[in-house]
Amino acid sequence: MATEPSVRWRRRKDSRPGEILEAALDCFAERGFAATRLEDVAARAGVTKGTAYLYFKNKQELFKAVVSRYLVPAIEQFEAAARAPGPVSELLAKVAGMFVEKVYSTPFSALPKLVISEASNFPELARFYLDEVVGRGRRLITSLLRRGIASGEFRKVDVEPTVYCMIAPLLFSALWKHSLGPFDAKPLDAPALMRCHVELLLRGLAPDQPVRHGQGASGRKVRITKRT
Amino acid sequence: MATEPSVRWRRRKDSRPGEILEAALDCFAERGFAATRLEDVAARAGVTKGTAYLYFKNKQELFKAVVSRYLVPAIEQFEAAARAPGPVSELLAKVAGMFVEKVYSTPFSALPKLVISEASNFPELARFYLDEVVGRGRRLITSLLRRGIASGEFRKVDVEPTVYCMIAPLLFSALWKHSLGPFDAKPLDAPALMRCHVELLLRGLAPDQPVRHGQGASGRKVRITKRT
Amino acid sequence: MATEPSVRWRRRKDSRPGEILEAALDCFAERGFAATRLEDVAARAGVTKGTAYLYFKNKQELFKAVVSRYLVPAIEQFEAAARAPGPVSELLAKVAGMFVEKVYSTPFSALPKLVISEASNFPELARFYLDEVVGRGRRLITSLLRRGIASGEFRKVDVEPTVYCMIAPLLFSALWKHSLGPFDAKPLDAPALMRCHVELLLRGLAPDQPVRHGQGASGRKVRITKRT
Amino acid sequence: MATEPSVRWRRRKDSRPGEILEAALDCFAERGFAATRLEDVAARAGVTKGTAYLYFKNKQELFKAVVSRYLVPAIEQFEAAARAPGPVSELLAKVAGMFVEKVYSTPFSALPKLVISEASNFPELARFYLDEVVGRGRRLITSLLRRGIASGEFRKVDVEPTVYCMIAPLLFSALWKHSLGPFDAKPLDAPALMRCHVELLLRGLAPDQPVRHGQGASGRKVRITKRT
DNA sequence: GATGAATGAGATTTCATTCAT
DNA sequence: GATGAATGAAATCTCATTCAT
Repeated sequence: MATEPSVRWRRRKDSRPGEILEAALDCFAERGFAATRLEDVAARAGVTKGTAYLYFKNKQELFKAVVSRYLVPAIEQFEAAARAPGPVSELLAKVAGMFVEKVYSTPFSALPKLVISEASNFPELARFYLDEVVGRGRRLITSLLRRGIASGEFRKVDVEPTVYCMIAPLLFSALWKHSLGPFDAKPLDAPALMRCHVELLLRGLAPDQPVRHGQGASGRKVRITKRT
Repeated sequence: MATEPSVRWRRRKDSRPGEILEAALDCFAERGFAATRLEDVAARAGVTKGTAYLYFKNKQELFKAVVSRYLVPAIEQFEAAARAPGPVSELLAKVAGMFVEKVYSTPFSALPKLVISEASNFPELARFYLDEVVGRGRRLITSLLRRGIASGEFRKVDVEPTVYCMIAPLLFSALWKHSLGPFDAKPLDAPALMRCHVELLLRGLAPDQPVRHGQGASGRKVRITKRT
Repeated sequence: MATEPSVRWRRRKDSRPGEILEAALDCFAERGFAATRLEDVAARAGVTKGTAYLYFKNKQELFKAVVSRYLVPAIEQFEAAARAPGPVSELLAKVAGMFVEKVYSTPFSALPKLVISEASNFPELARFYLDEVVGRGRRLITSLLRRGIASGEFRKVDVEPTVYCMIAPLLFSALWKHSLGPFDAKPLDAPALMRCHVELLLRGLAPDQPVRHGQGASGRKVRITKRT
Repeated sequence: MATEPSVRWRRRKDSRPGEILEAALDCFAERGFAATRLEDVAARAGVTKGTAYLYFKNKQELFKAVVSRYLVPAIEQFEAAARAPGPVSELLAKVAGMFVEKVYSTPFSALPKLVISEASNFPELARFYLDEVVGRGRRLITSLLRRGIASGEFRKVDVEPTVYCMIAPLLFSALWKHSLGPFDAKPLDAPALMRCHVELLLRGLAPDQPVRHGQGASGRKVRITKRT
């Protein structure tokens, strides 16, 4: 009878939380947590304010839901990719490429800015992000780096700071996109940035003495190799 | 003498704006623009709400004053340092060291986070920062890089993305300090990060095939290798 | 039936703006624009501060809404009345009577004081009032006066200043009611004032030489005297 | 020596209160009581905020001082003028002329608007004005009217409302000047208004039937006279 | 007397959150 | 489940008033 929810309506209902999360991601990304009005989120999701409260206890919970909803799947993809066998140098290029494709080019790219902006206001969120994203991301890169060192692809470096050097340009691209990038005359070419970064990195990590007679602190070794 | 207008008062008046700016920098850094209450800033500066309004028209103006007050002098120091003669590779190390000392270790390190967080809410600020800081910073690094390439210290690289790769770890350190850093178990060792970054960079930028007898900083030696 | 959206609520929503406008008219009339607190208006309308903002963007808009809401209908009534046929002298008496009944005796009588008080602070409002009320009112009286002159009821007078003389006592009564009247020992007898005014006016406007057979509505007594 | 107040300075000091009052009159007239900032008054008087407080306890007292300072002398002039002998009709014209010259054309013309606007917020002021200005003004006009009736210049009219009819156009001119007048396309011609008003009034007050055998309530004397 | 820096009460305005329907 | 009218806490900002100099 009349009260029986139609199929279409049911599907709607099931997808509501996702629609709201998506709208919230966009809004938070554009204006930050505080400057985002719940009414805007609701409007963008095509519902009314009250409806958002049916699915999320309050604005903070919505914010946390946005972050956790989108980050974990993303990081998992990278973990899977990094588990692939083969030379680490190729994996690095692949991870950087994935980053452009799966993060930089998507709405998820807003998350780093969001988390950085609001970490001190949301300690709980900061800790969540630290554990679930940063921690896992660091472990991922760390293990790649170690693998490369162990295999002789890389020289022996101070792992911890190197990891940050490896991540920084990726992070930079995502932050730039959601802050000053839109105001800059020349758009950032993220793929070029990644290629450049990987190139610098591989050269920077290359073992000192790939040839027998090589010496000196800095790498001045013969390289026949060439990269594309 | 008699007409001298009350030293203590005048001093206060003269120093008030600076005191308020300093307090504001701290508050904005901690909580972001929106979450900072003017009353908090005032209290931290040791005055009352109303007093802040004697010196700054409103919260936005105060925010912009904070950013412009502290950024321009900072960037100027770097420009001066980069003008020094000598091998670029040494200058890079010096600049990175200066960054730790003059930015990372001071309250100014909060500015990048602030600007990134609020750029989309303050287009005017974004443009100011883009012109006065990013633009100048980019030019600075670009010229160093070109100098190094010209002198043969560095190989020929794609300048633009390389510049971002050079800046990213510095930016990262400042952002980390004011976002997740405080929540992380192990504190970031910024000097180590800088050393590692410079090392990676110099190796990454080193010309291919540095023939044996060439040495010295500049090195304009034969290069067999080639890059695409 | 079921879908009928809660009569009580909808009724409230529909009637809210009117209730708030009414309360605002009273408050503004009593204390003027600046001295009226939005909270007072809301309280008098039986709602809270926030609710007023659901219906009116801000205090100024509320003020303008009050003025425009009440004035236009009032002036229209007068225009309709003035269109009636017959001797102008009778119409004048009728208009004066209407003024007492429809303006002086109602809350609308506060509007002239309000507009006069705030005109210089609200140029937009001043212009609106000038166009929609004063202009139409002037035209209305002007046309009556011209009709009377054309028909021979009135002598030829300088129309423009005469119009102001005709309006002034009406305005006076409304202003008095909302300013000094309440403090005066003897209350103003508005109907008597109107009668007196109309009488003076008709006599003052009577043609100089009302020839014996003259008829016309007004003074029908012989007058030898004459004035320049 | 240096601390000895110079003559010029002493004169300054003596005239300060008057300068402040004058500035206050202008400011209050322009913006009303609430919207006038004490700082504006002080600035216009060429002093600083604090100085105003040396002469006036607070803003309300300043306001009251403005009103009382300027009104009493004004009304006294009119009283003196009305004491002159001769036909009342001529006195009326004279009083109207004086009004244009001594009130309408001066800053004092702002006072009626001010008092009307703020009467309900300043009961004390309202009472003062009622006693010192309105009461005396009414008595003045009343006595003129009575004199005219007694002398046979005027017919017997209902004195009280007639008095208001006599005052209304004068008041109107002053209010108009400080409210809508500045926004109106065509400026008000106050002298013409006064002439028109007096003319209407004298005709309106003229005794009926100045024929010899006068009868009825009204004027009972022959009038061949005519007025200029 | 004069100054003007400082204060803080109070008003406007916004918006997260609730809840009757 | 969904709505959106209503609330009221909290933030921004103004300005009359004070008072050390």
